[in-house]
Amino acid sequence: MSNAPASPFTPLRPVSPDQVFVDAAAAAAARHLALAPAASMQELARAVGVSRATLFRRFPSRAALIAELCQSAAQAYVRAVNEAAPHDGPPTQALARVVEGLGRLAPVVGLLGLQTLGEHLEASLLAQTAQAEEELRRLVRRGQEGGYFRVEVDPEWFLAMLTWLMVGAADSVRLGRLTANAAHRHLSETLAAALLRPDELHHFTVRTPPDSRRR
Amino acid sequence: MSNAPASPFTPLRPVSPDQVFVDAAAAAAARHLALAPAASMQELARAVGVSRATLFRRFPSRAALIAELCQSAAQAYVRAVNEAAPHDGPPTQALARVVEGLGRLAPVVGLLGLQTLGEHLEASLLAQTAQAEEELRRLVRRGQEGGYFRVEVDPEWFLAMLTWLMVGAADSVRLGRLTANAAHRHLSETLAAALLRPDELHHFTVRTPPDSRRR
DNA sequence: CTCAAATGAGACGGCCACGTCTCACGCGGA
DNA sequence: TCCGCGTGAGACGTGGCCGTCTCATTTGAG
Repeated sequence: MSNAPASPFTPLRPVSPDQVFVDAAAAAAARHLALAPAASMQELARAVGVSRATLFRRFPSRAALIAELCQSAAQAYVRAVNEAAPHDGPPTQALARVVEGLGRLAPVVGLLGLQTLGEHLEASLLAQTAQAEEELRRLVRRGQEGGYFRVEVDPEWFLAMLTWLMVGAADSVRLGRLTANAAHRHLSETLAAALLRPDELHHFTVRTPPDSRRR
Repeated sequence: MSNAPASPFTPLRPVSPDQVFVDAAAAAAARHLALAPAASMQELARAVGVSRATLFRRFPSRAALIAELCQSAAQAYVRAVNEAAPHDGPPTQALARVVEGLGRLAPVVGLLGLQTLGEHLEASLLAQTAQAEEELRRLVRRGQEGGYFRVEVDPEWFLAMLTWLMVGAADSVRLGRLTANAAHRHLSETLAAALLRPDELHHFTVRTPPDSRRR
């Protein structure tokens, strides 16, 4: 099983599917399942480029397949949040790191979050994602108490924005309505505009890809 | 088949399901289908409070059921956009009307948009939704050219935000993480913050429900 | 009360996907 | 060359859901 079949250099450097899923097969299945949530094993097999029998050899059952993909996605989410270290440093920069990290994840995980998901996670991993979410809520409160973030934004709403705008960004890219770079930039700027107090906006910077500067 | 089983006065006055769906049965089916996209007819029937046979008498087939719900949701969407008259008056106020109207729709339509949807719409209705989207894009461009909206926001991204934040708002309410009022207010303010130039923000007002004033 | 229409309960056939199994083929190493 | 391993193709049983049908019961209007 080869590595990423074609991974040209993308200026935005989204995480490659292989950094999220253990397998090229898992990655392909996830990609197809994201845009066809009710796909049959037959269909998934074709998407992976393998026969149905081999797909069953790799994943004992359809439920196992879904479960593994959800596991991988959740692990990647937790890892991204932890690596962003939302509790460290100035809230504005911490926010930028979080958005950057999760934004890179969006194209890969994206619509997968729409699967039932929660039901398929081990308890331990579920606890880890809950803890990651709690860390993000704490970041919001920390920024508010420090006077950086708008106090009227409920941390819960921040989580909702983060989740669904990631989905929206991934979906826009999939439909060809936005480029990956544009989607990522818009995601970042929208979250910044929603959360930051207006006078803090100019302190918010993300690593913007070189080819898509403002306008 | 009674009317809305219990429709207490809600301060936010979201549109009642009966303003969107032709039936109480359709409304109940839509509600259940939104959070269980793969629900069986048996399950749907229980959600509607009717036997499976009766459900089949009301909807000739499962596909017909899905199609009707999508039709209704799309019609409500088109109607809401038209009533908001995005082409009239100052862009900032037009935006407020759009967000207000669609925000009221979110709890009802909400997750239904996640269904395959597009495949189940008649061509004429599909054209109407496309036209509604085009009107919204025009509103964005109009606001940008008039100096009200931030020029770096792609109209396409505005549509994505609108769609997915509506879904996120509906989902947050469903999970009990936000009240309907809070979700609606956050939706409005996030879209305003994302789209309006900072110096225009104070001109943006939505009809805020009386019980949830700022903080 | 009477009767017609609607409903619930359940059976039935058909279909499709799942999951298991067998077998033939190809490929690589000894 | 021979052998072992993985794969593809396909058959097969099973189960669930769909859609249709029948029939007993209920509901509501006159």
